[in-house]
Amino acid sequence: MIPHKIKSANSVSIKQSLEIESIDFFVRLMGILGMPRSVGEIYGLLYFSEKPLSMDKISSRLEISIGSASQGLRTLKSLKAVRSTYVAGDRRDHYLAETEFRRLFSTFLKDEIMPHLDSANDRISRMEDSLSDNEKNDDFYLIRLEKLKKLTKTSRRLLPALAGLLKW
Amino acid sequence: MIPHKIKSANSVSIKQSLEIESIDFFVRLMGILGMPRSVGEIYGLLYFSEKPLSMDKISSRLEISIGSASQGLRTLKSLKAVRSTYVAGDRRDHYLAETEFRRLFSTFLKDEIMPHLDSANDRISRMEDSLSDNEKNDDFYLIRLEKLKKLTKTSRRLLPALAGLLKW
DNA sequence: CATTTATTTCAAAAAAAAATGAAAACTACA
DNA sequence: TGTAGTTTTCATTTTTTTTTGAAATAAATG
Repeated sequence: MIPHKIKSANSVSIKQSLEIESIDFFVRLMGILGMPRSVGEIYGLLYFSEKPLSMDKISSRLEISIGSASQGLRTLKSLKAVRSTYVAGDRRDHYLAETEFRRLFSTFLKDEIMPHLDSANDRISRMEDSLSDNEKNDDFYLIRLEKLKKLTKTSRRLLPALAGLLKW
Repeated sequence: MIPHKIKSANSVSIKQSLEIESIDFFVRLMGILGMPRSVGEIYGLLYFSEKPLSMDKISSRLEISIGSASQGLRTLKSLKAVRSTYVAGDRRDHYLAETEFRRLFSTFLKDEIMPHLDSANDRISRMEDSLSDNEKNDDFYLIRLEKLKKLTKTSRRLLPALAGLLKW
């Protein structure tokens, strides 16, 4: 009889290699978006998991603390990147990856980018207020202010459109 | 006679308030792009400066070390966000902000984002290789892989187009 | 070519961000 | 209501990133 240990190690190792690549993938992707490592790890693990996973499964599988798992899941929930689901006979919450990148990206824009664009506009207004009379007649300052306005205006228009173009 | 000090303080304070808002603006904008504070400060200072500034002027004005100024200018140069210019009778390099955001953004994409997309593709290939025979017939895995491919493909197409849409 | 001035480099310090883990706060259910 | 299981919170620790500043390098000047 084949010892249980070896059998298990085998089937796990194939699975793990997909899992590891997935985690790696999302750690980097989330990194570009300024998210901490743990957030990418959790999403990467869930992305290729057919079954919903509980928090303590996530934390033990990734070898991260339950504190990190809890924080990371909160971030992912607020991005609508994971949702929790009911599992019969288990009191714990179980999590699934949301895989519609269009929606994830648009939540990200709304929560993380748009507020910056709003306050950028306030700052531009203050710049206009603080122009001295001399500067008000100086093309150098006027042109530069105009560029900033165009930049924020265009960003505000373009970024949401971008999300719409993501299929799936 | 009006004391020199007061006159000077006055004219400086108007100027400073524009400068401060500009620095604030770009510190945050660069922050979104993952750039350190000092890089935003330097660009923000140069953005509203009619005259090119030397490195030690930058470092003293911003109260940052010459090391930071040197590093920050290097980063900005590599992003083509500043260029140095000749000033007659002064041995030092003098720097000017490049204000075509379209070009800045496209350099940023090329240097900071595209390499990630390249390695993302490698990682997806490895994921395909690591699918077990079972998984190869399992729609769950195939669909999720397909989504990742679409995501990277679309990003690769869309991001450069985005840069093109930025006027100025 | 020696000296002065300007810039870069990089080890160490400081600051900022993220992870940990234990205590507190929930929650289901007996 | 009490208890055991689960999750959140948050002060502390760890890790990572950024800044500093002094030494090394480079470049101009006389």
